[in-house]
Amino acid sequence: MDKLAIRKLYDTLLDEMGPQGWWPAESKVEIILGAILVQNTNWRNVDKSLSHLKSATGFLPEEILKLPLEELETLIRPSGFYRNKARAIQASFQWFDHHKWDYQAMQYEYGKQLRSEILKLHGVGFETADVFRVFIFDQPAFIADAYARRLFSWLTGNSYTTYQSLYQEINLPDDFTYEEAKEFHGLIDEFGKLYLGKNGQVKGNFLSNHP
DNA sequence: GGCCAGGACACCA
DNA sequence: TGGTGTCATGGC
Repeated sequence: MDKLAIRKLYDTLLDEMGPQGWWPAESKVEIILGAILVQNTNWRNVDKSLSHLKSATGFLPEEILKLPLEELETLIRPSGFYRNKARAIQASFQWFDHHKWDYQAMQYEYGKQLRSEILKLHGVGFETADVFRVFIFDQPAFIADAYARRLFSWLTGNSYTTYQSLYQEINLPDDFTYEEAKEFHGLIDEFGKLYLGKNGQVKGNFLSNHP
């Protein structure tokens, strides 16, 4: 899809569904945790883990960094893959802490290498890295998660089995702001939950409203 | 009871 | 480079 079509898709989703106000969190620290915990997991399970973390640490980075690995694993157990995710949380928090949580300075230091630096964190792959870019560093970027793959697979008829094949095809229009990139991700995921099944089938009545 | 949910990684050819 | 197995919990 070309950039004009991407813009049109964004406008259509926004018109139809209204602003989603993603990411569902009250702070960037909470977003970092949620982005890792939600990997291949239902958000309902993430909520339980976040709730545990909040009571244990108040989402204070120094408190989270203080947690022994085993205790961290116990707190996030409900969201699954807790060993991998505990390591990913520690790696990410150590990285941000090393940079004193100065997101601006980190962008200035790494520049165009920011994404590849994020990808060095153990347990942080393409999708979580792009969530960081959009929701932590306020950069306009496209996040090719499972719902995005389903949506574009449905729209184009291609089967986007991998992240890369979709990423090569999707480039946000140059005038896309980071606010719009956040909104786009929220719209795609909420749309996907409502209308797109795993095997490519379309649920609900969206199609009848939008032939 | 099987299937699924907003991935990442090690290992293999 | 691309395919496959593994990691794990909780809701439906």
